[in-house]
Amino acid sequence: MATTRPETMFGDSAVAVHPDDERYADLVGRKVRVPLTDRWIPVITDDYVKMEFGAGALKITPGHDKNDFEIGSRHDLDVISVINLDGTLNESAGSYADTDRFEARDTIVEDLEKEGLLLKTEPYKGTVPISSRSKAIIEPLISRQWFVRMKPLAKPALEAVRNGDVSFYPSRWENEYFRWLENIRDWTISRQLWWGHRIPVWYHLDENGEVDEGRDFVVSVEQPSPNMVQDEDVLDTWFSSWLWPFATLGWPDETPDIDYFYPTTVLVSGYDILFFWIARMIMAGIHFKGEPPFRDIFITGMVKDKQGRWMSKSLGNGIDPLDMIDEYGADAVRYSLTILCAQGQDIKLEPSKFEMGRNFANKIWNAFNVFGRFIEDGKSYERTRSNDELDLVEQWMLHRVNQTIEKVDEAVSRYRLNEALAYIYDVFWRDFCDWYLELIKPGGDEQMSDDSIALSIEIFETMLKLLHPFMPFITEELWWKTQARKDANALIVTGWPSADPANSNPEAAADFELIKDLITGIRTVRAQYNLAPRKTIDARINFHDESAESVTIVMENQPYFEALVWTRNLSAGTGIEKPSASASAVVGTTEIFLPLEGLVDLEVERARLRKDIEQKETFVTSIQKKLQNAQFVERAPKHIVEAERDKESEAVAELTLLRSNLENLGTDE
RNA sequence: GGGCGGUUAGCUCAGCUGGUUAGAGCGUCUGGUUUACACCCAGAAGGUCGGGAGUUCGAAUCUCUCACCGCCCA
Repeated sequence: MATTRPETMFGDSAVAVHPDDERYADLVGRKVRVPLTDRWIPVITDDYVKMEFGAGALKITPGHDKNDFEIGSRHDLDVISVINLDGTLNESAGSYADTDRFEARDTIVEDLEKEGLLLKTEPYKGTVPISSRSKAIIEPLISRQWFVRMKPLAKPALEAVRNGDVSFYPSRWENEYFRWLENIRDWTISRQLWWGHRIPVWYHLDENGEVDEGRDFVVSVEQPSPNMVQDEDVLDTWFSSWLWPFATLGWPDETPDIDYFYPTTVLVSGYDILFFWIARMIMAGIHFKGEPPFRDIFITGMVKDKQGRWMSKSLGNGIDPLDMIDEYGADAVRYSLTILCAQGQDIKLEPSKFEMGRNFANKIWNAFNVFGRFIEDGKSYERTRSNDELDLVEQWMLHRVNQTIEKVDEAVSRYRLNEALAYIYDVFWRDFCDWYLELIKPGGDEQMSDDSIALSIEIFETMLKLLHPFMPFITEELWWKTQARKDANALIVTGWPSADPANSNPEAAADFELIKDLITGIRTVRAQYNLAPRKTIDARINFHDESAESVTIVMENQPYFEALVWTRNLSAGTGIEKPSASASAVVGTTEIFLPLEGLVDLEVERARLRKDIEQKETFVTSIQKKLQNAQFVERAPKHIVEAERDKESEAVAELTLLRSNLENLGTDE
């Protein structure tokens, strides 16, 4: 029979074979002698034994192997301990007693050979548990341990999640939680350490000063009587930690803090301590306080290294957050970690990821300067214009920020912090900086009107509030620069913004989006012809839609075009003819003509149109395929079909326009 | 052995309860000393959403299956 640990042979208390194993059937129930001793042990059957593995017979050593211990329990086998705490063998090992376990291993093999009992030795790869601190080989030993019975604690904790009193975000973690609690084992709370809280259990001593096993122990914090000794072990650290949600608030006393803070709303934690701590806090909370300590559990992802490995001292692959904060800034670190962590997904981190946070922080700071440099110390700026009197870009910006508040609220309520932050980033950079500031900032050494400053402050402050939980430092700093404040009005104690219906203006927003599209169209053409930044151009915009409204919008907002695409003479209308020698861009069903005397390259024009036509054709084809499918029209929801029809007619109109533009260019010949 | 997560643009990743011409940052290419920002601005290129099957009028998204990578439990 094979063994990798001959020295534990003296602890064997049975030989097990598989119940279906014909080879040993006649031996079951009989006894065999443990070599080098005159001890006889039974041959038993157990499903655990693998017939094909080795001899198909397994020595059972309940005193020194976890699996064997369980088999032993099933068969009521003796548990024999043969190793002392100092690693030498004890008296159960007969003549080998007091020998170091590794020395004994060699001697035993030699002795077995002498007696002709050794069949063969061969190299074998196995797992040897090694202490990470001391590097000593760990021996499973039988010892006195204290356990907490877990089933009665687990039951209400399971119920709390099942009935929705406690919820996991993301919800998949509740499965892990259920699986663990359903198969929960009693909790060993004894730890063989020299630091920590001693287990409050006292034993009577006999006349020799040894623990008197015949007398009952006493549970007590103080020594109950002189001739007693306390258990040497200490409590598992989690045994005090699971009390954290209320012990920190003064429990077991009834304190105002407990009253106010217990239970709390959300626990933010990592899945690595789901069982160690989270589940146990719930159990302790229900047991000692009568209700779970929190309603929501937000499980975040964990930071890993670039290759997805845990960061550890031994691997040396850690990234010190303090170094990152020095290099990129605290807010940059926070931004990057938040934006990278989606739905509890782990983050594969490397320092360069913090660049996006740094860039954003830099952008925020500089954005403030655009209007901030006009703010006079101590002066308060009040907006005098009502929402209706604002410029289009201002109305649009108010609308966008307002919309963002709603989106952020919605995302945060589902603990989608990365989404929330992405919305803020987007509105700040793509809308506020790229369009709003570009259009309201004064050129040259012009002044900015107080009213414009007031509105900019208003919008900026709302965004600071939204950003504050994610980037507390830069936002707080800027908060004090936007206006003179009292100490009590720090951003950190300022209320969260709420969406204001008065700021919602979908019509103005749509109008401005039209202008954005037109400007982008003109920019594309300018870029293709490499026009110098300040080179002014003329532009004519031809609308094909029926309403004259669009024409008005463009004409009323000419300055936007002048500022961003350097138009000089801008005209808009319906039925505008294309001037000769002009470049053209088609935006939706709107044509933009840019007379570029001497610059227009017909091949560039054709190429652009062909590309647009090609894209639009694929699109139209895909929609028409859908609409020609009777099943789709019949079974899809009405509004979906309707939307597809709208898209089709619009795309067809655009396509027609693009084609006629291409035709009008003629051919090279 | 059981369970979970991942596989989407060159890279790193979003894309929620099926219906947007599939997005972002970085990188790449073309321009740029427009007095907020080059940690920047404008424009552009780039994806048969790991393979296969199924459900559905419709799948990156739901189901099954295979492959590979990673984690947890035994």
